[in-house]
Amino acid sequence: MANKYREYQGLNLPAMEQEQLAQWTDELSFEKSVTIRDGATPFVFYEGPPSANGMPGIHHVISRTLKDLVCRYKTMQGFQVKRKGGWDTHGLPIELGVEKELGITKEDIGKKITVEEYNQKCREAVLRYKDKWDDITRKMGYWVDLNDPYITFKNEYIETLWWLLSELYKKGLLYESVSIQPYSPAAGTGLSSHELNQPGTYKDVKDTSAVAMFKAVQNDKSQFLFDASNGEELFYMAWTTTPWTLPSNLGLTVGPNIDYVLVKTFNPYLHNAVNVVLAKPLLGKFFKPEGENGDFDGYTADTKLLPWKVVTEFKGSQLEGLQYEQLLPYEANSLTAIHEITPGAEPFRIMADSFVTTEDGTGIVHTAPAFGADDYKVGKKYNIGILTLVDKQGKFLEGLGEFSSRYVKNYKDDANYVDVNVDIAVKLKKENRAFKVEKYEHNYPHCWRTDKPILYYPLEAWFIKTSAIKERMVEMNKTINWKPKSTGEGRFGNWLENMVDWNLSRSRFWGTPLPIWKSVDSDGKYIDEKEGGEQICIATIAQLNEEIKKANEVLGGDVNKNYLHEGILDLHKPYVDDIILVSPTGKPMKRVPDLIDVWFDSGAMPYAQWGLDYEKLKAGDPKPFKNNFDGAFPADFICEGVDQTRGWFYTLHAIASLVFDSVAYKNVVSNGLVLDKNGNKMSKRLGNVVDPFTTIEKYGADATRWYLITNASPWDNLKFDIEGIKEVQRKFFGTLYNTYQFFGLYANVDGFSFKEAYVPVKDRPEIDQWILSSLNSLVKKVTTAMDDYEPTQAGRLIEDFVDEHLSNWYVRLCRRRFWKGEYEHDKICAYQTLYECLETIVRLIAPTAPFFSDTVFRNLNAVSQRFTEESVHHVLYPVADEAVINQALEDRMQLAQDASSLILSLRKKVNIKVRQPLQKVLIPVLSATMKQHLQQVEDIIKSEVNVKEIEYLSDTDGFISKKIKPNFVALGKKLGAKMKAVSTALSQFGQNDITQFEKEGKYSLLIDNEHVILQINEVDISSEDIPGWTVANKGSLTVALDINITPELEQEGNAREFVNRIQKIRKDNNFDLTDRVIVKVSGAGALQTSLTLFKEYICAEVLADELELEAEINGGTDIEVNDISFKTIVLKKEG
RNA sequence: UAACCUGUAGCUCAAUGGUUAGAGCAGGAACCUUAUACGUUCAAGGUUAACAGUUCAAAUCUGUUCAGGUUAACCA
Repeated sequence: MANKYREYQGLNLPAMEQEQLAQWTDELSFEKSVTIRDGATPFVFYEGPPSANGMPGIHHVISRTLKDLVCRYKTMQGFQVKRKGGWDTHGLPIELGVEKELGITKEDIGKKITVEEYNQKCREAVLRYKDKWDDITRKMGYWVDLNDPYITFKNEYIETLWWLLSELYKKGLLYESVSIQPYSPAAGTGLSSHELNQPGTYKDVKDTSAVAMFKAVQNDKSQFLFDASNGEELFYMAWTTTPWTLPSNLGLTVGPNIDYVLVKTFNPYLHNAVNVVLAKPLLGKFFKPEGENGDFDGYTADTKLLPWKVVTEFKGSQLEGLQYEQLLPYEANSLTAIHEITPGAEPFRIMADSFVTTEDGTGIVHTAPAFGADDYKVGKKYNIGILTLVDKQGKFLEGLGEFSSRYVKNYKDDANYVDVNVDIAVKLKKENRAFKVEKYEHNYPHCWRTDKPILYYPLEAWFIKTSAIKERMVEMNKTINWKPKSTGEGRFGNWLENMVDWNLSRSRFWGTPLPIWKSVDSDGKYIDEKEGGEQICIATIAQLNEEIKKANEVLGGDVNKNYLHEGILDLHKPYVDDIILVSPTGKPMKRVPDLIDVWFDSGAMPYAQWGLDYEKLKAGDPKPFKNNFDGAFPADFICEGVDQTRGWFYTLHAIASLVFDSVAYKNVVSNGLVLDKNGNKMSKRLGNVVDPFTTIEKYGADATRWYLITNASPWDNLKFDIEGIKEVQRKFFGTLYNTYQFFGLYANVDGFSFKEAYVPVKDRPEIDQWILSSLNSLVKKVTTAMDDYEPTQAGRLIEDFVDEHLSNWYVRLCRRRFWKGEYEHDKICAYQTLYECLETIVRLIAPTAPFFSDTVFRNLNAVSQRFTEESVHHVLYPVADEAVINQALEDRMQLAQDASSLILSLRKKVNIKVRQPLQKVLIPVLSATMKQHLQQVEDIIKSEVNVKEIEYLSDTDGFISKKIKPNFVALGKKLGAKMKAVSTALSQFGQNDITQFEKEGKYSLLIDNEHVILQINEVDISSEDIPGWTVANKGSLTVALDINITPELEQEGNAREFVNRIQKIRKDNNFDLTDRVIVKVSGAGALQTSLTLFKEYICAEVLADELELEAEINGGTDIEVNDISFKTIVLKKEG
């Protein structure tokens, strides 16, 4: 137990933090903060795993500060908050990093380097910067369990993923299907969206585009069109920039609400009369206004201006279901061929869907389901079948006449390549099937490796049928508390509404393998389920090992010979791919080549971080995870960047909903980005990345954390400016530190250790009651904000309190109480009050400023021993004492602060120093209550502004001029439209009108010949002027200052000036606070009267035993008081 | 292209639909201080991104546009 409060030479946050950090490590403070809550209600937190193959940045500090402060806060509220760390270790960035390091590309894998070696490299690379991450975690004060993190590449982790996948498989929610994906025929591989988003992949290119004419079939449904065309043949016009997709056309899509027209005109190439259908808003793209209702009879091949006329108009929905003749019929795309692929398909029909726009083209979309995701979707809905008449090399199949086997784009850099798209367009022209053919420049994606245009192509992929439980996911999302709300309702909510099945498949090497084995034929090709293929989804390592043995027994030979003894030791490629299993009917099975989306890894962390419990599994427990899982699902709280909305936030939600019909988290905070101070995104390229290590070393973690939290709401983007941290350091921590230093300085002198009995608040001076009332109000407000996950509000409230109330009002007004007088009642009250404020503040800020708060807490507690806990992070969060809150008192003090500030501003205006006492202040009072309130704080105002008396003016004195204005809130609802007239009427009120209104309590106005009765509480009356005086006002408070300086006042002022000079000398000579002195003065001249008159006062102030006026002194200091110069000597009395 | 977020003083942020749009910082001027860190006061700084609408009343609500950002990508 210390008997002195620790004092510092100056505020050095980084040094303080290092010391505190060492202490935490020694004492295992974090571990204790968890264990001391054993048996308490758990507050469940999930750590979103970062990837440790890159350096941590300042943007990681903000989300981790948020996580940390919530966890610390909840711990202080008595919850037990376990925090298991984790690492995300799979994924493309890791692969790309390794490839860069080794100078290889994906094609080299399996050639220059084995998959085994490659994956070994990845495994080594993933935790490359783990040390740096651990370091920043410690230095920023993020309390998370780093000793036992979950790691997504570990077998136990992957095994849990497998088990989850097998559950989905059992429920029929995991299925294989084609999906239309970006595909590079030149590279022979599918591309991920990430690869498609590499810079430079989208290029402006010129392609042959064609407006094709699809001939309408006449039947009952289309009769209305044929009626309009007088029975002539008519065509639906559709535009494409990829004519090679036309042979695969199976439908046309229109917008149901778009207006379409049937136009009579001529074919611009063949010059025969035609009737065409297109969207009305796009008429202008094809027809000139001058040609409307032009000369049809006189039209010849040489006529430049195409005559046209609208024959009829209708909605897109009227076209739905109409049929047309196939555009380019061949053997390969015959109805028979279509039915072979999709039995029962009904192609060549018009469909309606909202994706159609009238931005360009014709408003009728040529639909080839194989080559567009939208096409595929709408085609499936209408069951028009699917044709993939292009192979994986990018060339047409056989059976397409003159186009057979031709490349649809120049994928081989063939110098003699003839563009098949042009030939198709020419053919259409000749056959009266093209209305317009032209080169069209557009932005089209290219393969980043081969620079060749990609195409959208149907590829096999494994999906999770999230759409099956869409409604349930939407419903459960509504129970989640999102911060900010809009992310949950807007971004996430809309995402759920438009949810499509989750494409799990990834063609990679380093990741979680999909545990599905399919039977293969003698060539090693997978057998489709329709052709009697079998498949199995493995759930656990044990099951796999059993199946390995079984396959060996059934199939014999060398099958799985390397895995028979110890079973499988690593669940990654290439080992899993070695393994051959056996189907129920005795056929060999091979694993499908896919890895799964890394987002599944992290989305499964609530379960996989613990791993499977084999006993529970055997017992058939629906949640067979290790015991730590119990009570740790779902999470109470998670927090990550807003970029995780469709990432981790989604996958957590999806897996929990699918497998357990539960939410995965109850509260989620999504924080915004950290931008540089100019609002640009931080990137290595721009060199504007802020290194969190230097920032923390230089300014301290607490200042950084406090800045990040209080500067802007966490979900707003933050423009990071180091100046902001400096300001926080100076203003907030500086002020708090000074308050502590001030307290320590005097408490050490007086030996205050809180050993006296707690003085009941009601027995303390009013100013103590006031600061304690404010303190408790603060506790209440801060708790509300923290409970609402609004740390920014909480922080700002605390800042205001520390700065405005505690430091600049309470301490300033009370300074004397700490250094004057004996150690008795009033002084003890002051110490107890200030101590309580400091102690409460450090507990309030502990979640956000963990270092500084703990240091100060320990310094205080070392002397007082008020808490048995050794750290502020182990004590409970303050709870407001309602009995101490006195709103009226707080209001009064506000009045005193306002009045003082007004009076000081008047002093400034007339240039009279505060040290010069003045006689009187005039304050007009509008009611007895107002007068009473002011009287209660009169002494404070008087001493603060150095004025002898306050005179209250009531309206009976006839001194005040009053103003009246409507109380808009109260009157607005009552009056509505008459508001303006009433406002005008009130502004014209004279003093007599106001007096009458006040006397009667109501007033009748004639507005638009109607009587309107106003009540006195529906208007605001204020005094803004005292005729003949200089006044200042704020709200309803007005003050006037008597600026007459009488000789007496002047002498007192001189005395105070003199005291000030002596104090400065004391300070310059480094005298102790308690040193007694003797003061000698010579040549005081005109000041002599003052010094004699106020001798007692001066001596008391400067702790002088003697004040001697001498004719002549040797040496001494030259000083000046109000233009009078003289000499003085201040001597310390020894002993 | 869409969904979502943001736009207020030179900068960072406030302002339950209610009438002089406020703080802090920076820059200018002065004052105060036995906490030497600050603080107080004054002056200056605004078409609340733009336009339209709703309303007695709009920074706030509704549209449209512009700019910045995030995410996702279907361009026929």
